[in-house]
Amino acid sequence: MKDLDISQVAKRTGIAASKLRYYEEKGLISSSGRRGLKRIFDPSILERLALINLGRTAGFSLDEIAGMFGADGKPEINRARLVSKAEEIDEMIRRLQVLSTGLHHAAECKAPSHMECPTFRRIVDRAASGRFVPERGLPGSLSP
Amino acid sequence: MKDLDISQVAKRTGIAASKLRYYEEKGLISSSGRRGLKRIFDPSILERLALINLGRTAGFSLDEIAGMFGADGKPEINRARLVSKAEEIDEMIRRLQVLSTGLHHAAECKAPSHMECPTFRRIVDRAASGRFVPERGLPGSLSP
DNA sequence: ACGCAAACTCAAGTCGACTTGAGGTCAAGC
DNA sequence: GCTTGACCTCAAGTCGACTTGAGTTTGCGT
Repeated sequence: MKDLDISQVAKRTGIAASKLRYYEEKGLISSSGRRGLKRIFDPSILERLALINLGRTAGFSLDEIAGMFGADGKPEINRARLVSKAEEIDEMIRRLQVLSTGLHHAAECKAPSHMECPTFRRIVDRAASGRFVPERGLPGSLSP
Repeated sequence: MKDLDISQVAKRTGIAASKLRYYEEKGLISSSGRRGLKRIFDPSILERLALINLGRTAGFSLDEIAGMFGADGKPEINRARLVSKAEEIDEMIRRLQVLSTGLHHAAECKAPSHMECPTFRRIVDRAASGRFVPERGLPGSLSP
């Protein structure tokens, strides 16, 4: 496979070139070199970007993502850290399942207001319980 | 149950008072009245806020959330819209499950670099496939 | 009755994540 | 060998989601 220039990467991933430069500046990705001024990328960048997108979808900040996959191959990643990230994600999955159930129900339920529907309330209560401690980088700070 | 003042709501939900005022201004919540200048809230605000937090966790913008639960009880919610939201969430759950699996594996795998591990690559490929169409309000625009 | 911690308002500031714009450079096709 | 348009850099701008600060008002505990 051949190296890619920034516009190829942009085309194949749907990520704007400006965003790719920004990610590089932030240390999330790196170009494998330059042809003159122009960045050239190894095709493996595509997987990396898929991973980054995945992480963003999961609500991680760019800094956190950079931390998960040690910027370049070199440092051993902290295994415990990865596991705890995975557990955060599992928790989020649980919450999202509740939300999905809630929305599906809301779409079907005939109660005049959703909050008047006992089923919906039960769902929300379940969601609300287990005190809400938001993930890193997500909003909803649990202040003093 | 008694009405709550803003500090009670803040205490019970962990949401800063400033954020509650901001949410009110944005139409996500409303106070049931005032005692003098001070807002008073119906206890049902707690469920509402739980729902809002849930929606935020799922990556929805405040405007979208406001749209999901018609600001006040009045308008019939568009059922189809709810279902499509639910489906977006289901899709996100699927992606998160992949991410979780990937992280768990990465924590255990002994390959020098994660990308050199075939299992991890397979996981990432699965994640990357099914072209990436980001959710509303989430980053990663799929431009021309 | 009164004093003050707590609320209020409104403008401005911050932060993350990008985008946009101005001005410069150069690889590649004609 | 000369355009020319894709890339480049770097500074500044934008947007959503809040927070902070300054100045004002007031419910309520003693």
